[in-house]
Amino acid sequence: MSASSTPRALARERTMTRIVELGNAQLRTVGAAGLSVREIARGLGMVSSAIYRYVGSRDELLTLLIVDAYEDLAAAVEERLADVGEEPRSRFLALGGAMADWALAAPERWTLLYGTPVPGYAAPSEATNAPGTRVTREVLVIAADAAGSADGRRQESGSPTLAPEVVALLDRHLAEFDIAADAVTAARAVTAWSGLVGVISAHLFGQLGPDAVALGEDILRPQIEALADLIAPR
Amino acid sequence: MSASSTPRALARERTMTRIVELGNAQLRTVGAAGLSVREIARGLGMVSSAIYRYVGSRDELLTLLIVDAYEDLAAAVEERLADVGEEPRSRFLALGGAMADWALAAPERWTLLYGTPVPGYAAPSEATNAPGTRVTREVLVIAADAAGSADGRRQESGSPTLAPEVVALLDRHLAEFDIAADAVTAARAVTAWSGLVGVISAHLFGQLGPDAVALGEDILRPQIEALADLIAPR
DNA sequence: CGGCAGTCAAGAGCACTGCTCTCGGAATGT
DNA sequence: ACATTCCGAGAGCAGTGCTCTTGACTGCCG
Repeated sequence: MSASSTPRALARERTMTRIVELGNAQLRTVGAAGLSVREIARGLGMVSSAIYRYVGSRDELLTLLIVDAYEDLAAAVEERLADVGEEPRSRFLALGGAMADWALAAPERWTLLYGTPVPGYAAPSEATNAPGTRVTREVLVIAADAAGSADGRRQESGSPTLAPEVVALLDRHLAEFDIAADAVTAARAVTAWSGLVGVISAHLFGQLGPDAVALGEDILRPQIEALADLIAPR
Repeated sequence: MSASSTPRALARERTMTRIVELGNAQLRTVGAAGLSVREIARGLGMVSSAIYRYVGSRDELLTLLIVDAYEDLAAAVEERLADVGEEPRSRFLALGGAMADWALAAPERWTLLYGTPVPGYAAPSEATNAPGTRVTREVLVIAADAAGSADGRRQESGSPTLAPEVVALLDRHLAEFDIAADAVTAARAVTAWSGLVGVISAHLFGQLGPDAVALGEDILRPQIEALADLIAPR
């Protein structure tokens, strides 16, 4: 990528990763809205204005951390998926489990990705789209596999009627991801993915009550299994 | 509630509701993290310090707005449910539709409830629990109804095994809500509810891509139907 | 009716934020 | 060796949440 690597560029690279580290640490302690570029400058031992040589703005720092988190999450999921067989259902369970584990280990980073978008800030899609869709793509692949290997029983069981624009949108994304599947399958995959995010977020944000949080993933696993029924019934 | 209603208390009440109005307006324009008590003071035509006679702190303002939003949402859902019959599936669809409509109409308020918890702030559960669980309760009731009226086909189809502590927790909540249902049904209800929140949030936060947002509720409806399959298959 | 307590708004001020501008010194490429 | 580019420091602006003090106004009780 950056091949030149003059000492200056190297030093820059180092402080950039240092900034991401400090940012993640800050995320852990004060959360996204509490992010302070001044505080990061202090952590680097420089004065507040100097940090702007590196990040430019608070939003830019946010983007940095978001991309970093997306990539970390996607890597965790893909690593887990590499260790599991081809059976669609178990792949979905593995994916869901990996997401849940990652989220529980780094709640604030999860929050950064799937929580409230920081107000007044829109992640530049050109930077975040690619890493952000890696997991979604996996879900679509799994759903397509499951639909392909299934006898027709699910199709009959009740496909909701999709509006034509929705079909068009889903088909467009399928083509973009280079996945062969019908729109109904894709729609269920999207639901399974959104549901996964919802279930994990609800747990993480404590919306199921404080005692549910204590149970940890015991309460998450059966929910992930239920969502798996949407695309890959046992 | 407040029966005395001396002119002084009345004036106070009025400015309190005025504060909530201004807060919601501010939510609409700048979002939760952009909430400024000074700005509200300006809206009231008073100086920044005077507002603290009424709200005490930024967190207190937040709590005020959260409770207000919870109650508004629950009212909207219950109103919609009053117009629909007893059939569980259609009740779930109505509930989901009402939530989606409410969320689309007031995205920032939805965000306040189901988005990232504002960092450094934990909603005092004694104030938010009651209004916050009204919708959840409805979902549990619907699921219990559906399970009661179903022939056993769903039970066989695949109940995930629940950890004993999870069963205990669910039973406790069922008792608290005064609902007769088994833990497996309750678990599916929780999944349906979390999934609902996830699907709506994903759409609202634009995590399905910008073009999906444009489609509005056309893309939400089939997903809500898919989630309905979890507790009340057609 | 008079005075006293409670209530409220105002003003000044503290510590913090993001961000900009300018200025010197140091490393870099020619 | 020179010019350019880069980087850190410092000062400063406008905004934030929040506190403390001061002065005015209200309602109640003797």
